[in-house]
Amino acid sequence: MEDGTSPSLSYCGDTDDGYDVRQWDVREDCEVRQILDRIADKWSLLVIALLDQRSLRFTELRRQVDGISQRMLARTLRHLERDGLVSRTVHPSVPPRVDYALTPLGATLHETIRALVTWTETHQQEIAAARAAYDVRAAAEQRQADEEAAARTALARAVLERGGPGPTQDVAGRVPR
Amino acid sequence: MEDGTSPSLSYCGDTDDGYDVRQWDVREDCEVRQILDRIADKWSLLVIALLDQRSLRFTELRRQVDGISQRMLARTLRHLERDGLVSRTVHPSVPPRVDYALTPLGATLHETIRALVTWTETHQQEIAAARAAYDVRAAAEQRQADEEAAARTALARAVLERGGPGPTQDVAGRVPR
DNA sequence: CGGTATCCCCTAAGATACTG
DNA sequence: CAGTATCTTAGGGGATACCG
Repeated sequence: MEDGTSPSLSYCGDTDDGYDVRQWDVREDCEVRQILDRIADKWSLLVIALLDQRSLRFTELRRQVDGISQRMLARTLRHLERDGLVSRTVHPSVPPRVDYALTPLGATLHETIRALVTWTETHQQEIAAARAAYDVRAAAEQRQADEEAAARTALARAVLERGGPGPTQDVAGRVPR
Repeated sequence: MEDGTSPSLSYCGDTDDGYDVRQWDVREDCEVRQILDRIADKWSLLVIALLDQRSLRFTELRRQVDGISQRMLARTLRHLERDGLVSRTVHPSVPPRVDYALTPLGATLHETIRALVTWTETHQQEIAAARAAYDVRAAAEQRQADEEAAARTALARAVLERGGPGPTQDVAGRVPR
């Protein structure tokens, strides 16, 4: 076993019905964080989405996920299996055949995840716009900072070379605040 | 800018209405993956949850998140701001004061995330049970494997010491297939 | 075919120190 | 107070090799 959740921490108790961030914060050590880590890792989501269509063999998954290493596929499947999201069926034949399928639990999770995907699709334009705007602002601020730095440098040089400060005006021609 | 999404890849085009995993797989390079990485990273979720209650200053967040480093909080907030999920307001006072708040977009995301949290809360018992069952099975298989290994070792030693194989029966007393 | 074991690299994130 | 800059380390993940 490579990791595996110390049993003493696995249950934190659900205190009440309300939605309290402090509780949430505490629960982070609990389950929410773990499930989130599971579905958010590089491959799990893809595997779940694939298996929601039909059950697949190891090699089929390997081919369809494209880019995943044997090691990571095995790890991902072990994790999903341990959490009860995916079932593993070994057919005792030659060559060996192992089928992976989404459990009912896994299916409900996938359902929930789809809400998130839908949200993303709905708002991707807004996000793209926000990013573009941010990047423009950031670039502008960067230019600004560069100019001021250049001005300071130039002023410092002037002071050193001429043994004293020049007129109260920086290189960019603006008056300092 | 430390990283930041090469512009040429940011839009993949939404081809049709159907839900196709292959498309999804492709879209991974697009937006879904990025948003998922954003909301799934170690701190973003907590910050969003906190800000959904009320706007907070940098240090307030730092205190409430508990465990986050100054560096990571700053990074997390920059990311969320860039994606248009959180707004940053600088009050030009001494000492400086900066307020962070959830944007309307961020609020809708938080709404969606809550579905996931609810799912987790609803199914955490099932997950815990699945893990326990898995661990029991794994432990049993491990014991089994260890026993067989010990048996093989013992048999090998017996062969070496006595110059030939013993009776057709292994140490565990079972007949080989 | 369906894995596990091993090595190794690279980056994300923590600690620390400094700045406007 | 609200950050950025720099250094360092743990572990996620790829490549490879081998087992049942």
